[in-house]
Amino acid sequence: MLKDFLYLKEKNLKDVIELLLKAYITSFGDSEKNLKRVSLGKAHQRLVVLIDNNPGIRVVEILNILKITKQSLNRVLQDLIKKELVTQKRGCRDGREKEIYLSKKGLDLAGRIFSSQKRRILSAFKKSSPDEVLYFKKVLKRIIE
Amino acid sequence: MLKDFLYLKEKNLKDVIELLLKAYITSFGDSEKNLKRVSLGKAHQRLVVLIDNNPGIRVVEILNILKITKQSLNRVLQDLIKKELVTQKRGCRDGREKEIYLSKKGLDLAGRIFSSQKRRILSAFKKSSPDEVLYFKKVLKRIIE
DNA sequence: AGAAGTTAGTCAGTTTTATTGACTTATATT
DNA sequence: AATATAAGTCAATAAAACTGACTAACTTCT
Repeated sequence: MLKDFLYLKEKNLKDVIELLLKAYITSFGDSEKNLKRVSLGKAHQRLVVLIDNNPGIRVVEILNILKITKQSLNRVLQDLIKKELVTQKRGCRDGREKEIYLSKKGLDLAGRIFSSQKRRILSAFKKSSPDEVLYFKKVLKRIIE
Repeated sequence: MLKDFLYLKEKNLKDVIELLLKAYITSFGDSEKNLKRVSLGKAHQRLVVLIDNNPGIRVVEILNILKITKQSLNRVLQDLIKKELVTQKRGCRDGREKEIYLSKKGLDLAGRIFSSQKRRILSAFKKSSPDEVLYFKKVLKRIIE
């Protein structure tokens, strides 16, 4: 049936582009007040998500994910280090690498920064079945690759 | 069963935050080259998505979605108008309003700008069942509200 | 051991994107 | 007539990202 393939149609793809944009803006916008309270911006927020979720992450990995330059990252990372939110450890496998972690203080801050964003997602999930959430994550991962 | 509620747990919520970030960055990053070719940036891209998908959209609506100021929007919108990618029409219901549309030229450009992004999403959908795509959109919409 | 490659960091200058605050114009509502 | 709303504008500033050039430490390849 042709109807079964409507979800592959142009209009549906465009809709999804708009949905991804809106989901990003609304969910990441939730943290604004909590960020300003500690003089941090959206660039810091994106970085904190990654370090929080991937303890020991390296600079190259961050650059590949955020698709920014080393210089841009360094400015933001130094802000976090100055505020003692982040610690670094020499890589054990490769001495050139530095493993980046959130400090105790950084973990606390992350909890506060992302509380409203997590509340928003939790509320959406509570309205959804476990299967819906599972499929949601599956497709999202396939979009990233 | 406790296991059934794992998807509401802290770790899962954090994962989703990271997935939303990655999905936004990777999918919207696809257009970079095509944007540079016409001297436009990411701010223009976000605006074009909205106008393309919501012909006749008004300024206030855009401001609420993109969560930027009137002044920021105006600079970007004027760029599109100067390049004759966008046309405006006086609102019929309310004379103060202006309805914003993509011109023929703007529609063409949108097609080119978003081709790789659509290809990425299409490829993800082809690996998914109609149900998976349906649930994906459902949950995404619930996150936005 | 030496050359080449990788990872991280830095300096300087520039561009893009978004902000604040003040103010105008046109139209609609009460 | 007074008030509110939608859009637009001027000026100054801040935030976020970029280009290009370069250093330092360490690893891998030959």
